[in-house]
Amino acid sequence: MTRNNAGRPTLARVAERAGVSVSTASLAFSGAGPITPETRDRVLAAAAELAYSGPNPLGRQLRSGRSGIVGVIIGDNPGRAFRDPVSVKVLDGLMQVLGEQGLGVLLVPGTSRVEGVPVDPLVASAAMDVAVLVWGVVTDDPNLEALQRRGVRVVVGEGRPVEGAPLVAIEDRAGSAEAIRHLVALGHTRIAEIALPFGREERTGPVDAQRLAQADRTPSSNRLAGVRDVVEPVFTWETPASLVEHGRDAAMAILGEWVPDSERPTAIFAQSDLLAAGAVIAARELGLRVPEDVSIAGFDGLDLPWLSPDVLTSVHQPLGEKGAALGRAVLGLLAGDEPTAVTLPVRLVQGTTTGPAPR
Amino acid sequence: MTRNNAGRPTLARVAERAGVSVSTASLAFSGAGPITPETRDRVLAAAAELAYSGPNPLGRQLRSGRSGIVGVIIGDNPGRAFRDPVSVKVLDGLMQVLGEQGLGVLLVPGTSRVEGVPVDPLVASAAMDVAVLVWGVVTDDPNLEALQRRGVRVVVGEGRPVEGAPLVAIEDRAGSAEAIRHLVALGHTRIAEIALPFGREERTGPVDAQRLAQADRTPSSNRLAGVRDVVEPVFTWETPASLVEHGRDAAMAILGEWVPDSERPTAIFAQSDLLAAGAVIAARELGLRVPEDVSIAGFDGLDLPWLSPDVLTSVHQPLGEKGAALGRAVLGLLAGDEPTAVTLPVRLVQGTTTGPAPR
DNA sequence: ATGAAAGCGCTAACAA
DNA sequence: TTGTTAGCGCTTTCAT
Repeated sequence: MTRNNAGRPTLARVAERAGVSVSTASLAFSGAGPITPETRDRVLAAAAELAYSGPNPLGRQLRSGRSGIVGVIIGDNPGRAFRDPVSVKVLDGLMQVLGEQGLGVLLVPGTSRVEGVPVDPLVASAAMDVAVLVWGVVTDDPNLEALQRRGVRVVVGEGRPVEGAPLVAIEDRAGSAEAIRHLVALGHTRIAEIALPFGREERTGPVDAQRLAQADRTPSSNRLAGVRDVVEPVFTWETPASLVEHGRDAAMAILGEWVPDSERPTAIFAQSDLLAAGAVIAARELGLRVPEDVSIAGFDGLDLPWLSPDVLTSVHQPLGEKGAALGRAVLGLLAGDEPTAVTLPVRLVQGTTTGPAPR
Repeated sequence: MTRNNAGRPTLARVAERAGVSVSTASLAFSGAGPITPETRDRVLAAAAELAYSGPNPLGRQLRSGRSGIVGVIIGDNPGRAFRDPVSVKVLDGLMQVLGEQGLGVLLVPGTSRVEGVPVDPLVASAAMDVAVLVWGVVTDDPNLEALQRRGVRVVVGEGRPVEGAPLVAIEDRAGSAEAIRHLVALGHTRIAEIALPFGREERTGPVDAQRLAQADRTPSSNRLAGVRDVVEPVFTWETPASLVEHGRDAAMAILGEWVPDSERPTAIFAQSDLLAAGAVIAARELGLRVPEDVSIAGFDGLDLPWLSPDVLTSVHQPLGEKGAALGRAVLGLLAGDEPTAVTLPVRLVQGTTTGPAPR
């Protein structure tokens, strides 16, 4: 285990060489105080001679009490968090805003790989000025608890409100209701639903009233509520993740095996576009025409060129903007502003996958 | 700008309360030395009373000279890096290995957003013990230079070798050659090629001999070479990124506009599966049957369920393992091992998208 | 505009 | 096994 900084020059050495005090040398680099251009040049020259590439971040961090690092707690397993374009776009918007301020993004797995330890060690002990819980907060969230215990301030994306933490949400419920109203207006009465994961545990299958009450994650619970603001769906299927294959499985169940033919839904509302895309694929495989035989609507507004020639009818949400809003919330927290909650608007965009109910 | 740690207890306070010295208290937490279970408990109890949640990482880092952070330099723009399942799987494998050792992954944009500044500020000044250049190194790589100037050790994934840096590569060239041999064995003689980006700049279009010589990034240049180990392709199209839409555009050019009908290729080898998938989609749109009219092979071995019922013939590379190997290289560097180069094997897996040449 | 001094919170030699 | 001592490299009052 070699020491990382072995033999590298320090600010003190540079100052000595330049014939100034360390504090002056510090100013030459930070620019945070008055200094003659001339002395600054002398310091910089000395630095160049010693191949000193600027103040060691570790020293700076300890002294200033800030690490310049924002921990991003990504849900479930990291691989999956990235496979989902939705996460990716949010992360992108977030990095954009934070990057402009020189803040770095530390990726932190949301779940512990080790049995018996509730959170990833990074949650408990990595240096970070703020943590962003991108995929919300569940009841008794162990990550939230660990962070709060450490005194790390948090920003919540799409989740239940947390005392003192900024929240960035979207019009989940209203958007879902709008999608359903669109289907109803097209004459659909038997509408099925494919839902995002209800909570931390991964479960697949049909949802009954009892299970419905257990929906804990806000995206799914809000969207479930939005649907019910308009109609009572004939069937709800819970998926373990927002992935095409799960949407396909769900639609296979809905259109094929599970629901009696006479009651077969004429429309499916999926809580994400990836799930909806899987549903479109399932419909195709079953020889059903979309939208003539079955209408399918999604949520997110992703661009899915490979679904061509179909274009999903979908509730578009401003994903990049959501990430940017999270980033601004982080900056606000760092600047000492009062935490606020923002709710971003969504809008239904009709594609080719929804049409009049058959017959 | 509130100080991050305002008012939080320190190890000294805990030690005082427990009636021991700071160093003893330190041992109670780190376990890096002999201590009576009894004293440890006393320290831990004192910590609990003061709501002290463990040593401040900043102090620990400065003292030990290690930040526990691994910078991952992701190519081009972050959004794109994540959109590509290839990056994602590598990153996943990397995080897996590093996570087990308690090391955090700091995402660092590979290109500067600010004009005139060659690298992202994080490259120049964020705390990191090692940096991983996941997507290789180009000639005169500004990131590499900045990191080396700082004395940050680097690990290179798929790129030209760097003095003193471990390298993780795959059998790019041999794998490509194998794919081409497969096509040749099927009777194909007119084979076109869709290539990954040649360098930092993003260019789209046909490739001539002069441009061919400029291929700078190892994945594309190695794969170009592998193809030429077997045949001279009739046509090569360069894409700006490994995305489905670019593969589609390329194949549209190859199968439609650009190449005279008489010379239309009967097979396309794409340097990535995403590009190949785009090519399949283009072929479908053009009314060409795959593989009866045109065979298409890719590289990576991704699972692309939405391409169903087609399954890509592809050169499978161990993506997760590549990430894991990068992670192990990082650990080796931190442990002071001699840097080594590893080359991971690939293997051609036949799907449904390649078949005998037409006629 | 510059310098002196103090100390951020911690760990690692070393001594006891 | 525990305590003493000495910084890690830097920034920030506060004098000058």
